[in-house]
Amino acid sequence: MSSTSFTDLLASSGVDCYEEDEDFLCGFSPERTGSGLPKFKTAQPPPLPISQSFAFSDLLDSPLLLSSTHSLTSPTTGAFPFQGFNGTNNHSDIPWQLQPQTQPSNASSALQETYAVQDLPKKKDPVPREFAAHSLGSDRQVKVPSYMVSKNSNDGYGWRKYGQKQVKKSENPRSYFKCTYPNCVSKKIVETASDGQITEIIYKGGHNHPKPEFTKRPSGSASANARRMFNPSSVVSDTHDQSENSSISFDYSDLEQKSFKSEYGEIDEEEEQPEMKRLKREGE
DNA sequence: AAGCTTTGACCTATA
DNA sequence: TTATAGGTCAAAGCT
Repeated sequence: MSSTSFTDLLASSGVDCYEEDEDFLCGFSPERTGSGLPKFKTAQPPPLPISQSFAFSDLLDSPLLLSSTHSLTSPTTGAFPFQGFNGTNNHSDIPWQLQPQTQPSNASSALQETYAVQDLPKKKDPVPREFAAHSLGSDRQVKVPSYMVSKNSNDGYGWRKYGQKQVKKSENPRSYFKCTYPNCVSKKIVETASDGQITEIIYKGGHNHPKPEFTKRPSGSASANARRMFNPSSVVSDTHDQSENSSISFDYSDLEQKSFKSEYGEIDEEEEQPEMKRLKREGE
């Protein structure tokens, strides 16, 4: 099967938003449909056995994630936003790794890829099936690796949980979050395993506003929010499964990209498993 | 007091 | 048309 690193995907797809936080659109201008939604075509990414990893801390500072081959450096500044936890690009410091397996043939039109994530610290894969190859349909849903999503609200955006449900397709309950920003319709669905690990994160819609300067929810609630979060384990980005098997179509909208970026940015280095569990317990 | 989480019920889409 | 699953609403309680 084919999978691509999440970052790689973003990078290759022209999502270079990691460079500028305010640029939530990431300059990504996929062709849009009449509804204003970007549409991506399906392509057939060739297998690309590349492993890459990035640091959470970097994610914090960087609106986007790292990228692999072509996006290690900012296209505009040439600076690499991602560095190791200690300012070095040491892969060993990273708790997880992305294993890109596919490569977009066309960065602008073909975003189709899936990313496989390996949770180094964890031996088990909470997100096996999702992890596999997913195709992003045209519904602008994006599945993000859990490790890329740290706290619910620490991604810089404010999220309010509006529901939780146990779905059949997955043994883990899903939590539904809405962006608290006025008029923002961005939502995210977080699937959490019984052990507190986030097994899957799905972003729906994009933020129609710049990422707040982190002052979104300084209140106790916010902290409570932060307390309960998660642990990077695996992530998947994808939406709807297209009818194709080998080709995955990643339907990102600029909004999604923005979301990605922000979400990734929310990752904290302190979000380790144990930590997360502890926090979660506290939250409970 | 404000904002957030929880949770069961309700609504809608799909098979 | 009906059953089931997924998603959302909204009241109550909590921080």
